[in-house]
Amino acid sequence: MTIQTEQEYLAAYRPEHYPRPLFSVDVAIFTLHDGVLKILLVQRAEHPFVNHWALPGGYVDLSADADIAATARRKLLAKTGVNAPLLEQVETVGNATRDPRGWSVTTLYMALIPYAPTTEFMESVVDARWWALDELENLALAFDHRELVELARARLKNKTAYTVLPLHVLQQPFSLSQLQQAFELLLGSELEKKSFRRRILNADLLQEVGIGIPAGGKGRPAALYVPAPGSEQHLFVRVFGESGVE
Amino acid sequence: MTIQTEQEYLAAYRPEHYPRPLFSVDVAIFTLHDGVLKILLVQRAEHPFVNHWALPGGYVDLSADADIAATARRKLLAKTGVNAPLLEQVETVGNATRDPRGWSVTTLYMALIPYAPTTEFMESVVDARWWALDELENLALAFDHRELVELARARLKNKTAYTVLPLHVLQQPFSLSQLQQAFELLLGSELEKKSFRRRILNADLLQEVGIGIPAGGKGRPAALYVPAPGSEQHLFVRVFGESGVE
DNA sequence: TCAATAGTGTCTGTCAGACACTATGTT
DNA sequence: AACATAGTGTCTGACAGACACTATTGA
Repeated sequence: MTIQTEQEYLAAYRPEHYPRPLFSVDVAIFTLHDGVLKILLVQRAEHPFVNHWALPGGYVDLSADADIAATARRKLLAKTGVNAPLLEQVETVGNATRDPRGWSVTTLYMALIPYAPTTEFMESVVDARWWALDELENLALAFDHRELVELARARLKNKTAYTVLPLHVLQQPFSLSQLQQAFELLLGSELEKKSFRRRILNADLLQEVGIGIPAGGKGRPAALYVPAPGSEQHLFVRVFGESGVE
Repeated sequence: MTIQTEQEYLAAYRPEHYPRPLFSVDVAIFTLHDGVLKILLVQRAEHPFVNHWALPGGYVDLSADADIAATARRKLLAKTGVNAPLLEQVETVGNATRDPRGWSVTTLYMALIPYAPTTEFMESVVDARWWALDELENLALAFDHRELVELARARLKNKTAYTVLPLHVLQQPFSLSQLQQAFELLLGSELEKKSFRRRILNADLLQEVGIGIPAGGKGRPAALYVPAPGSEQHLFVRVFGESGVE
């Protein structure tokens, strides 16, 4: 072969000549409901793993998706109707055995959404439903999705210890108690009330928007808050709970 | 089409029928030398971006690599001769524009190795060399590798604030001053001596193995250490330096 | 008045920052 | 002795944990 310019090389390039892995994007969508952490799974209609429950996900649409985050957003929108949630890349898993069709790579994203806005929409999506994480124990998930769920769950827990991730699972406005409950559920352990309030309030992350009793609540009305602009990327220099980040 | 079993489906499956992105693995290999942080780049021999400097990386060998970490390890071994270093997945970047050949995805790994053991080996690798990170400013890197380098650099910095990552760039045994210098170079800022020593020693991460003057050193001989078993995954509950983790 | 929830006062312990100090080697 | 580097003593401030306490609502 003679020396080529890059243009000549590209003109002659035939991607299909090179064997390469399957590539997909999967999304672990979490929410809080009835006091438990839930994840959205879809029931597969096709081989492989027909009828098994799986994370929403699929292949990149080469003509429609600008990047892999767009693929993840598209999958999320299709299943939940939610458009601009917290969406974050977790990890990429690729090996020869995870998909019976051959060498396969998936990039796992995790999304957090408040429960209610999606509920009505969800009714019509017959092949999708929320599962409490505990319910998954006896459920056979497709592919290696059980491990993917665990990866996302672990990330969620870790980041809850030093960020304000849990803000994203709440409907606004919310009380500090509701926020604390969200932290506790994502963290999987209880927090001391005073410490929690001190930490959040001192960090100047919230805007008070009034006082009220959140739907169905009892007792003294609480101050209600919305996140202050830019607060979502706040990082604490000290970690919540004893220790044990990833 | 009639209803199939999964076996029939798999037998009839032709992966090449589905358009999908290119997939590669790239590795940002860091070390410390002459008091600066360096990264290993290779000069491309082929299109696209011939002669440009790039991160070591390439395609998955579907028959030889068990998973994507194996691909990363293989690339690292080929360029440095180092076998079992710290190797950690950083992030996956995929979009329509990063590779002129089309939609392309790469999973970025980062590796840390001590300088010396690789030096002799490196002499013979004519297409690879260490670059101080500052030198990269005026260098045109292939693809989006400049951004990938920045991603890896940022991860390195963040994790240095709450782990003992810098252990992996030192030859053993090392003094606390050397360890502190490693932390400072990866962190990009200076640390207070007493705080540093207290933090490291109280965490019980090191085994003292004697006293000596590290090669070429002056002044009072220092206690020398090696990492205690399992110390590598230690996590501090409080972050180093003012704040500013990712 | 009681149950239920919101919110506070305050002590303690841990640990990073600052910085002045002492210790031990070489030339 | 002068230097260079290793290593310490000790005060301070930030902040999480613990826990008892007070406040405000509805039934």
